[in-house]
Amino acid sequence: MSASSPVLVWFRQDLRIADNPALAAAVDSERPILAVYILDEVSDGIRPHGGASRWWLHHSLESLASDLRGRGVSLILRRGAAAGVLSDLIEESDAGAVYWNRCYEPWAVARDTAIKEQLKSADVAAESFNGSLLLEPWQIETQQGDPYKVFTPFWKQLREVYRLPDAVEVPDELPRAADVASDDLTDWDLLHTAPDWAGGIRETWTVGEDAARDLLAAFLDGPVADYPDDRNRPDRPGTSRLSPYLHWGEIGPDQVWRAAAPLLDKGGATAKGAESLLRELAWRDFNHHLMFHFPEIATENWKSNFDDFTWKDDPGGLAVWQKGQTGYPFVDAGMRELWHTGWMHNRVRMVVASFLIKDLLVHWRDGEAWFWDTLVDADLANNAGGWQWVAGSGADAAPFFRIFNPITQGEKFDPDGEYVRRWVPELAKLPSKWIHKPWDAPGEVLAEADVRLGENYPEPMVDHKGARARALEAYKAIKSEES
DNA sequence: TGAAATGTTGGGGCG
DNA sequence: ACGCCCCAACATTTC
Repeated sequence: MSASSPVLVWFRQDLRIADNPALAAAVDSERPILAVYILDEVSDGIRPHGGASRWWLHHSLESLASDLRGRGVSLILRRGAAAGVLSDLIEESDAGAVYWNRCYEPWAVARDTAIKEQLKSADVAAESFNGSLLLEPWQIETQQGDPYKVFTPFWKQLREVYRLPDAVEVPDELPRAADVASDDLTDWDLLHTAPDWAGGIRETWTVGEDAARDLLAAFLDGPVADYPDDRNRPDRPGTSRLSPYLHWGEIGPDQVWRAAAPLLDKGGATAKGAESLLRELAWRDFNHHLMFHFPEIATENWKSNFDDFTWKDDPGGLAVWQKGQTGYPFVDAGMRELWHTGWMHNRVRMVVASFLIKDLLVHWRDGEAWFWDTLVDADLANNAGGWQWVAGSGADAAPFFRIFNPITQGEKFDPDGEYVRRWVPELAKLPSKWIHKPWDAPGEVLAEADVRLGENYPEPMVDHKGARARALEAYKAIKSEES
């Protein structure tokens, strides 16, 4: 290739300019830069984005394109199988190199490996980088040389091995390559299928790397000190809410670590909070570590004895759960928060997942699919990891018999019922004492609060006590074949 | 990163 | 003063 042939920077789940290793390497190469995003919904094994993800992606691409434009570079949009699109782009632009940051979905690994081969045999330099994880999945292993299957030793080892890289600076002006044709973002129709697209999600989120940085700074400036407790409180703004930004790479985990690490030396609550945040960040790495080494974890029970579990085929029950009409206020609040905002507090994710799997005996895969469609932070490794954790079928998972009680979880983590009142307004006037179990409230209390069970708020769709017993009974059948 | 059932202990009422 | 029972509070076991 000639010295002036451009470098193609292939953006994927790294939709940021700051601290982006692939982009930084392109800058270092001193060649003109061609930035591209490919909407690939057709490569082998790929799972298309859900509705909420498409909404986020649309705005994230707008934001990235605008940031790049400010530095003199256009973001080229193309659609189709990545391998073919890349060869077209190389042909059209005479690019001599393609740089990208790695993804870890099984289909992405397979596709990108093949693409790397293809590029090399066409004499195009192909380089991939780590822009999404603290450590690559192959960078640490147990003393036996195996992948980690338990979080705590993984976390310990990560802290031993991880060295925070220096931040990479990106110049205000990037060397621009001659433009090639780009799709029009609006033609991709990404906004059409998003849940509640007209309102809630838009009001809840500001997409883009500037917003991510602001959110992180604001979180570390105060709330982090209360994080160890408040991260369990859906009624409080106690979490970082960084999950969608991390998934799309609008912020990278190194950037979070870089900002939080200085707090570790401060001692007291702030240090404890920062420690807790970084531990959660490491769960993200752990889930990707698992998915890289056991790609089937995204769709199959990691513990194979769960293959014989007698799940119920219950589309009606699933739909009631999806709509947040189970009659359990804490569960319904979570499901409605999800539908309205594209996000759900993690404590509540565990409770609603436990309810679907154990109270309704519906396969975790159905819940995973709903989250995939409705979460703006939908991430294959984290989503499947979370669901398998709750189901008890995953690596280092909660045991099956750990069944959440939706009433006591609500009383513990939403003691004043504020979270329920926000998302289940038909119960807003109930006193806190009854808000997590309206069916136990005296008739006059319900009347006073305008709650008519079975009319304007459902009766519980199952009796939790009985459902719990039923789940434990169903588990007995596969317990003996525990692997 | 549970919850429920079962077991233990110790104070107080009471004959 | 003693034994007995009750039951809350806490601990342990089980699912």
